[in-house]
Amino acid sequence: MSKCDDGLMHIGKLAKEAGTTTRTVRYYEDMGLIYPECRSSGGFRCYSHEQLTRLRMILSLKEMEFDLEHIKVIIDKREQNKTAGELAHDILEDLNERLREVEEQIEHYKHIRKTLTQTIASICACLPCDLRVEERLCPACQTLNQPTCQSVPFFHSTPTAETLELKL
Amino acid sequence: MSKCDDGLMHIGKLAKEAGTTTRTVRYYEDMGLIYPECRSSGGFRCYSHEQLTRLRMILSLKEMEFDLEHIKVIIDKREQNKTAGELAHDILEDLNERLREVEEQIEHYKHIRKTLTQTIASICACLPCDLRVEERLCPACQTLNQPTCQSVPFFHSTPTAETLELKL
DNA sequence: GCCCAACTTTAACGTAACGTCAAAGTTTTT
DNA sequence: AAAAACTTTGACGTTACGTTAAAGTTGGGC
Repeated sequence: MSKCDDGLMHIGKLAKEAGTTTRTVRYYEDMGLIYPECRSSGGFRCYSHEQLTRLRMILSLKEMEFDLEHIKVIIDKREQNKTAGELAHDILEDLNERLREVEEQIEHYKHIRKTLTQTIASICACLPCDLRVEERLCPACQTLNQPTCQSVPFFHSTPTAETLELKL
Repeated sequence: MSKCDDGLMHIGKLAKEAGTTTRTVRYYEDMGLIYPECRSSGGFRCYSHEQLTRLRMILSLKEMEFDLEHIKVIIDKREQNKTAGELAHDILEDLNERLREVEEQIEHYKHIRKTLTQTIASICACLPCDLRVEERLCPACQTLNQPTCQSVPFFHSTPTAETLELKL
């Protein structure tokens, strides 16, 4: 008969129910995000269903990729004795800000994708080239002024106009 | 008259020319990515223009968000005494793999964006609610079975079907 | 009551790519 | 020669845990 019979559970069950690990739960405790309802006589953490819900909230916010410090701020807002409407207003600010950040991320990766596809196209033009890389210069490319070998930073040491363009 | 008169430069200038910091250059040296041509009598690192180009290559790859270990592998391929065509073939594999990863990132953030907009819409419905959050249950929402207060994990402790849906 | 498997405890190191001091030495400028 | 500016190595801090490790606790069967 341990303390955990009256609806309480140990950390392993809590973690499994929430779909995470015991390490994560303990780390969140260190960060001040969640605490056990009590400890067993032997020192085991005991959690109620309320803690489970709280943990699920935290994990929901983590899926939106808020950092833990921000998550702490957000869930602490629930304790601020406000009406649901006021609370909703507060939290909407956080969510809208995060939405903007996520949209920036999408644009960021689209930019990288563009750079990558351009680079890939450039390098494809080098596939039929038989020159040794040590020779450092690819006369054909130079003469034709085409986006071939020397446009690719991995082949030649001297930066060209095209090389620099890749960084824009 | 220091050693760096014959076209060599110290770490500060190298970093500035490449648009990065001295700390980064030293870190890259620790990681085996770049080494100075020589040291001054007093121990200062001296770099040639070739090193600058190499650093720029590294930074180009970093803009595509390759990790440093992968960058090391890629730039080391240049020393492998191959033809430009063979080298191009090798590097295209890395770039295409990275392209796939970046596209996954884009989808990942689009998914988060969707979750966020859904959550925002839910919470907006709570704006006119005057109930105190402590009361934990919002009878109106429950009765109407609408995606209002109790669908939002930040308001009520009991997870509902809608709450769980947010995680899908 | 005893034993064993399964679980939990705290502690501590490792991760990636640098930022940020700190204290001491070097180079360059005045 | 002094001062300003730069560089050196070293080491701790960052984020969100994963991964041992050594020792203690619980729960169930006998």
